[in-house]
Amino acid sequence: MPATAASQAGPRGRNRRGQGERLREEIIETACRMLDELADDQALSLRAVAREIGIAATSVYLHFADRDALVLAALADCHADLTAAVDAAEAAGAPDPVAQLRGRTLVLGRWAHDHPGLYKVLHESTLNQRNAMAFKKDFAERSVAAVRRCMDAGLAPAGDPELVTLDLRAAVHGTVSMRVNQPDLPWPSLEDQVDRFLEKLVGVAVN
Amino acid sequence: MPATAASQAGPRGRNRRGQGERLREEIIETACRMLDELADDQALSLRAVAREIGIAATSVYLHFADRDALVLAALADCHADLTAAVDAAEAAGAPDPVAQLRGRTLVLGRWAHDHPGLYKVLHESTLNQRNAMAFKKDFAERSVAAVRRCMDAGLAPAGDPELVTLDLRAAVHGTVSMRVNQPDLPWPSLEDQVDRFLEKLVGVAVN
DNA sequence: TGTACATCAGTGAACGCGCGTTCACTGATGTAC
DNA sequence: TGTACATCAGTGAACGCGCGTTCACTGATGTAC
Repeated sequence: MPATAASQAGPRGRNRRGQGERLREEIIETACRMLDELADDQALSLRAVAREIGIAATSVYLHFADRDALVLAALADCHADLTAAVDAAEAAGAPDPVAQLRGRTLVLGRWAHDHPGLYKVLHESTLNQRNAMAFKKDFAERSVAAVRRCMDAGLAPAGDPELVTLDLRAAVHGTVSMRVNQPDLPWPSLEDQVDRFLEKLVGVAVN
Repeated sequence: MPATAASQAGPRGRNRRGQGERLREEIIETACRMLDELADDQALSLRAVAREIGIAATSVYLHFADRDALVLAALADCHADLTAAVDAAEAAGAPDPVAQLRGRTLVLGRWAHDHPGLYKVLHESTLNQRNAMAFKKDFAERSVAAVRRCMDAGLAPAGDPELVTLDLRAAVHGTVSMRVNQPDLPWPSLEDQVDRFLEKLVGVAVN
């Protein structure tokens, strides 16, 4: 095997000069994966992340001021991933505003189903109380915009888009949260339930 | 002060013979209070509970097999408290089935508002995944019964009570969860929102 | 082309801490005789 | 009525562990001259 160790997947060599940021990405990626498994931000230890990657615990400090900074960076990264998925689904529904809103909502549910631990940490960890998580604001605003578009197109009864969106978000978050927290109960179809919420809370016709 | 130390609120003497169960109650009570503040079951340490009460950490083992048993017992206790409050509110609404359902639902929201940490631990802690929390089942069944009564009385459109209740519970849990997890956001009235859910999801007339 | 030097990417030992749990114990109180 | 004894309620020292963080360091790689 003449290839250098650094170019292989193996036991990891140090990054080339100028490539120090790669470790940062690897740390965030690993932290996200572990957070998804743990479903609890407090349970994630900096040392466990380092161990998983195969670096010294102290190397984490090359890129993050402390444990909290690492966890927050990981969550911002995950949230960006979720946002991208939801935006893509919304775009796929164009130009029908109802299809766009439905796409957003269903993909959110699907993402939570695929990443239950991350959903929990993003929305239910005690970090929420301690830290603003400002990156969430965008998301909420885009949901309001999606509802407003349905109203503007005459596909939903006129009303306060903020209030209607809050009701829809609450309902969807609620069912997702229940499913994530008690995965062993026999839940009926999420898709059908989301459609009921869209019809009853927003007032759009889904089919 | 001629009164004996044991009879005062002071630095606590040992319980009389046959009164050993009092310490058990005190441990559970303290654990509940601390869980409400911590809003996270993993963050509660057996040693911290003992310290708070003023007993040796080992004394906890007189009543609980291990830390998990203590936490579970505390949560069962809290849940009983919640159930009692909700049942009382339901009883107060009799004989009007809509008032009963509305009473149940609003008091659940109010309890969560008063004990946000406990609500989180009961519904969102990772204990949910690891442990059945069988005592919750009753609660869900009584909610279904309350919805069914509205349907039977002709006050709500006929439908599948299980499904309708699931939608209502999801919506209410969702908004309560959002409020508990992000207490600093400017939330509109919970009461109005619950009434919208009752009208739109169950189909009852609230006023 | 050679070489001293700065920089970069990362390490390893050590710190003090709080934790869950175990063990052998203490001392007051009630009970059998 | 006295006394030995069992039981009850609770203690204190000790264990090994994993944690976050600090510190002084190492050694490869690029760069200025």
